[in-house]
Amino acid sequence: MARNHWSHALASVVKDKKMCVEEDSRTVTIKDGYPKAKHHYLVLPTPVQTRGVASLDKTDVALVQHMLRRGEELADRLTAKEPSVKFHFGFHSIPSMVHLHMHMISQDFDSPKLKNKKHWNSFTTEFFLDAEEVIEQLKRDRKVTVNKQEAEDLLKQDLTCPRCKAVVSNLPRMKDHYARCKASP
DNA sequence: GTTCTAGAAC
DNA sequence: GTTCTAGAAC
Repeated sequence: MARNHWSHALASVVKDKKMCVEEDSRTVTIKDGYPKAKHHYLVLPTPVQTRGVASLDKTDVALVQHMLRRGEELADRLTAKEPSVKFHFGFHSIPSMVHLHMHMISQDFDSPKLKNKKHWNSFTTEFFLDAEEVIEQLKRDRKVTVNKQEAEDLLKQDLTCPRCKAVVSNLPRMKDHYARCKASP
């Protein structure tokens, strides 16, 4: 795909210092341009790498651990200001943007940019691969296994509340339900 | 990834 | 009649 295609946009975002929340010698953290929750960030290796989670192998364990640590440090600072916020860290099984990036997203999913079933399912089903589990899988199996058909099916599945597992008929109703659901995940 | 919008669902 | 989803985008 051409380098100016939308799927390559993260490369220019990380070069824009205004978009960067923080960086160190190996990673950069940016705000997601279309946040799907109140707090939604991306941690990328620098220089950027054109590959997805399924391409990771055992030699990437240290990098993913470092990306996760950077995310957790930022999360700790945000949580100190707002103790009720919970974050998840992880990768989309089939990313749309070509550059390797780890999502760090608060679990409120309270955002006008979260608009459709694919958005919901990409963060609330196993399509979202927890970063700790990715690290463990790399150590154990040397790679991360992604079944493309299973992943695509997860994006199309019925809207399900990640807390109480209720199936809800449409997205506005799901958002309303989730905002009030008190069940533990 | 997003925007736009036709037509399905209600 | 309005809400909502899902597929095209040259």
